[in-house]
Amino acid sequence: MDSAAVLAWYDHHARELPWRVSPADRRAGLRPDPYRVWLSEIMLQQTTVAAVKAYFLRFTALWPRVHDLAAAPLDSVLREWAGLGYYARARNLHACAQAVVRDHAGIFPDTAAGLQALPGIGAYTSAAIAAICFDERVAVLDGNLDRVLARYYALKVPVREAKEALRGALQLAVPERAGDFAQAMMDLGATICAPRAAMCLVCPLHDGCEARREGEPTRYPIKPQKAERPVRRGHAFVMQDAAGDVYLQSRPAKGLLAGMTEVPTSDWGELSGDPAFPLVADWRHRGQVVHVFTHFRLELDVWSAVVAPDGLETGWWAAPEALGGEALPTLFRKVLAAAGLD
DNA sequence: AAGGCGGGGAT
DNA sequence: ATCCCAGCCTT
Repeated sequence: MDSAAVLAWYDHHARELPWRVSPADRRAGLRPDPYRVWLSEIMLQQTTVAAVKAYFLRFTALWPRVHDLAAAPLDSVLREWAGLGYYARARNLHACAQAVVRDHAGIFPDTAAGLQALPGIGAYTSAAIAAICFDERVAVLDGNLDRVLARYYALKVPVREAKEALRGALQLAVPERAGDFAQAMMDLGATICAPRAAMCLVCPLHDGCEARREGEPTRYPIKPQKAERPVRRGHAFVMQDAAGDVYLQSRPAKGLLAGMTEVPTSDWGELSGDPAFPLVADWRHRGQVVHVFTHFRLELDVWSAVVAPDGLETGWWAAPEALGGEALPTLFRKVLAAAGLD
């Protein structure tokens, strides 16, 4: 693989991103801040650049250094993470910051192996940080690279079955500018070798690409069978007291939306059944909310009522104007919106 | 090795 | 409606 061609392309077409040091600045000796690179990489796990930008700017404004993030309450981190999804990342982010401060004097490890021992940092993220920050010559293999390499080699099996073979092939191509190469390959996958379109005419890997030679590059990567998404149904209960404050509670510490804020709901099952209201009140049906998770589709009927707050003691009451500061996942923001709030 | 785990942008 | 994103962790 012609890594020199990839780097030459990157020198002219690198995306400008808030956490990135441009190839020109990098050549001039400027080094990325491992804290900012780490934070961006965690946020970017299974998440698009467009979705991450605002969160990254907010986090770095609130917590400019790892020490600041480590000292923050977990609740604050979850609140700021709300809406970004995959909330285990936020818990691991906080735990990782504390581990770096506690066990590494606030300095991130400078090798992929050292980084991968930290919470929330796996094979991809450890390699990415080590390459980008320290130019460790390690293969950085993410979803973009899966696609680029599957096409380059016209891989006839799903990527998951050939992951280590791809890693080995990529490892042989990693040049001295390991960080720029990693970012170049990801930019290539994001802008040239995109999922539904391959702009082969302007691709620096044009010459060696087997899928291009075959003539139908978007045939790759070969996808495994997709499991169909089941539907779950239930009811959500939005309760306000006489002052208009809304009843909220915390979700369990493990599982879906762990530790995030919610309004009470029924169990979610194949059938919703009749609503079992938590209190006697004049309940009004406020419509239905549909929310799609990775592994199921959820349909919640939304009910609202003004209630006397007796017997509700596990949660708390929040003023409608204060809902923006709660750790509410998007699902429950939809529920509140259906009830005329948020 | 397989499945749980969010949400949104692009098509 | 479908795909898939700078994946990790648990079982």
